[in-house]
Amino acid sequence: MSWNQQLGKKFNKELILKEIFLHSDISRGDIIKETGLKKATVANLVNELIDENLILESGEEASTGGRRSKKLKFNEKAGFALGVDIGVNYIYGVVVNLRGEIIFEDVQTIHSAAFETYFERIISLIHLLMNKVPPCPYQIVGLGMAIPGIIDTGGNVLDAPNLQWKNIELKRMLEEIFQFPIYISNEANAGAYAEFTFTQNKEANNLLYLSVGIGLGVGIIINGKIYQGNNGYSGENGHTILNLNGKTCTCGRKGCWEAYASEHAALKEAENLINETSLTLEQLVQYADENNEKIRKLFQEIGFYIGIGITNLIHTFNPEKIIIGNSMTKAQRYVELALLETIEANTYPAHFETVSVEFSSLRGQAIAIGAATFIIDQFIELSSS
Amino acid sequence: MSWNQQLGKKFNKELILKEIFLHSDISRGDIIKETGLKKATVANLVNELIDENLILESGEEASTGGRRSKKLKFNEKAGFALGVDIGVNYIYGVVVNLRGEIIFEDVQTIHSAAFETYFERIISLIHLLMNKVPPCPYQIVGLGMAIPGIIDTGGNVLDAPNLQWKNIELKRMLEEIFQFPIYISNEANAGAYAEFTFTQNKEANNLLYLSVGIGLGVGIIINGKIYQGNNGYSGENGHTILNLNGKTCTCGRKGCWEAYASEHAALKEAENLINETSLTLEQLVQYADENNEKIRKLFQEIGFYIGIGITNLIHTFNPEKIIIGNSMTKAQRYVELALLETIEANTYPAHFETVSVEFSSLRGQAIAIGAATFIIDQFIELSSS
DNA sequence: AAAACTTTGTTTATCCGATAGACAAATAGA
DNA sequence: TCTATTTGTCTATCGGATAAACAAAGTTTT
Repeated sequence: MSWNQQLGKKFNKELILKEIFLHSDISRGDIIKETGLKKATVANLVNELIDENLILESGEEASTGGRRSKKLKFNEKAGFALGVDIGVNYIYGVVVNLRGEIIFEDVQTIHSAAFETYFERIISLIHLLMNKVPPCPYQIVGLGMAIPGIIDTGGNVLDAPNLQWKNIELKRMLEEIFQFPIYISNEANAGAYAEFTFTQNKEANNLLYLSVGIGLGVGIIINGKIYQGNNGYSGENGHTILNLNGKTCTCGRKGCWEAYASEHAALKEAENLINETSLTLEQLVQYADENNEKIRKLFQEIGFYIGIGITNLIHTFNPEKIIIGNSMTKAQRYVELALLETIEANTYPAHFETVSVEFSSLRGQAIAIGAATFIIDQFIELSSS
Repeated sequence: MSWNQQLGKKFNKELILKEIFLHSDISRGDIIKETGLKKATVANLVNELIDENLILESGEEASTGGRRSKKLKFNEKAGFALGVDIGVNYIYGVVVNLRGEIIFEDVQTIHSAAFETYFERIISLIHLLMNKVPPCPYQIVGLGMAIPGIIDTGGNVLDAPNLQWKNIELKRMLEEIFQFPIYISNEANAGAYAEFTFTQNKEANNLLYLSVGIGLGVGIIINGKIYQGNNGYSGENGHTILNLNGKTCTCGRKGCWEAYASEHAALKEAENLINETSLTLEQLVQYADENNEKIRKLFQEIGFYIGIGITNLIHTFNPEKIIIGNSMTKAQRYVELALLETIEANTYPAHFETVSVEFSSLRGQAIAIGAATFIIDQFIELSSS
């Protein structure tokens, strides 16, 4: 609420740490230029960060006519975080260092099962991950878990329709078993945070991450922070209506975006088109690779609908960047062109020219990494105090 | 960027000033409880604020068993701000005190004219307002102006389609004439800021203001601050598509929200329904008052479409509060029921129960007051430094 | 009415952060 | 080797917050 000197110090220390995180091999002098802090302040705080093992001195820069500067590096091996991405038919877990780089990963397929079975499998995966953490000053700094559903601010899963989970106190249940901090997030928010933190050096402060998987959700980064709304239910854009009286959605209403632009929509439509059942998205992509015109046209349509929804997002948020992730990235080469053409045709030039729309480069790993990143951020805020 | 002691002091001083602004007749002790600051800090900063004429001591509270506490009041008469709301056929100007209360207002009708004519009339209105400012310590703290169009962060009007203004350096032009600070904002943003600041004691940190006038726009408050996107073009929700291949919008595309839910849409539809031309919204309301069933049904439909768009906003933002303002408030009693029923039918209970949807109580004055409020906020941040 | 207690607000001494400027260290070029 | 230059540290000082003593102004108890 109010301010005091300790908070100010913490703020500056974090500022310096972030600077070093983003620009490896930066010198103390560079930090002075970037932050506007004075010599002595930077020297003091840098030395404290070294004492805390959060950064390292790593060799010296070439001289520019005087004493050589020492290079500073973020010590990404000071601790490790666990990230788990719960999918409809898989559990994907990672161990990442403090820079979000994966040092171990494991994926387990799971077929529609009761929550109890799911939970047991999750716990055993976490134990597996814990055993892969190397010795280091801070050990396991925490666990982040991403769920395709609505999560409230207390870490409770209110509704995850595709998993058929309802009202589960997931955070509390995990905290009873594990000693480290735990953060439960929505799948799209985790993806958004990973993209924001680990690509393009955080240049875009207003970023949207479009998770197009079985369902469709949006992760919203505003002013460099995740926006979760009043109770954590924001970004449910899969259920915004863009075609009144259109196709019926799984939610029972008509014309939702998700009913037109999602893996679920693609599979359902494809089953009608080519008269096959229990298709997968991978199969559809393969059919398209084999020049199946019906499937190629289907992907173009999906691209069109994703594009229309994105124009709505652009008119709402005027974002710097929109990143498309989750399973639909597998069909990137068949949806991308239609998608971009649709956006260009439906936005003002002033809007279109200032936004970049890209597919995620982190691919399937984004969500687990993002989940872990929430915990890494919490750790960094706590430790540099 | 970085922090220092002066910034910290400024922050605390502003915190105290806001506390006094929001809770009149608060005592020093109450401020200590609310902010967590310590006795001496509050005493020092309060005395500085008194010296700067920003607050006043106003009598004493009854005793509760010891020395009586002195009541503190925000000195809303320390300075005055000018607010101007540019409409399609009117210019509305106000002089407000630092609390945003109108002490003088003037409205001038203007018929579709070239920008030069508009500009002259605006200048003469501003001179009229300036003459109504009473003598006070800080004089005129600035001018805020709201425009129904797209404004960039430099105060340039990029496009105001209903005024037919394009690429006008409005802020620069006004600064050449007047000496005080000037802030140009979008109409919906101004409305949002007025509602946020002057109603309900700023309890809702995530608030949307829906401006339903000739066109339709949204002002977005996130974490207590106005959100304007990357270049100031956010909230153009009038042109989000909610009915693919539906009605043609003034922007040339099909199915925009604005084509269904705006004064323009209502008038166009009414002309077909009752075979009259050059109708006004006031006339339609009167027809409805006279039990014209066709018009009443039309308003119900408008309410339905506003409601559908609001459900999309709720799924996107999960806001605490949505306030509907601008000219459509005149038809509140005919659109409200259909609107609320549509929202309830199309949202999850978890979403619906945590959002309040209301009509603006500031009515037509909100936009001008909000425009002035941006300037008042700037003044308060500058002065308490 | 005097004494004791309570509440409110001010003053004083101290603490802790940032910071200016002196100083030390390390290097290139003359 | 000497000088200029750059980098990094040390020291004295400044400006905030704050704890604790103090003063002021009331109520309650005796």
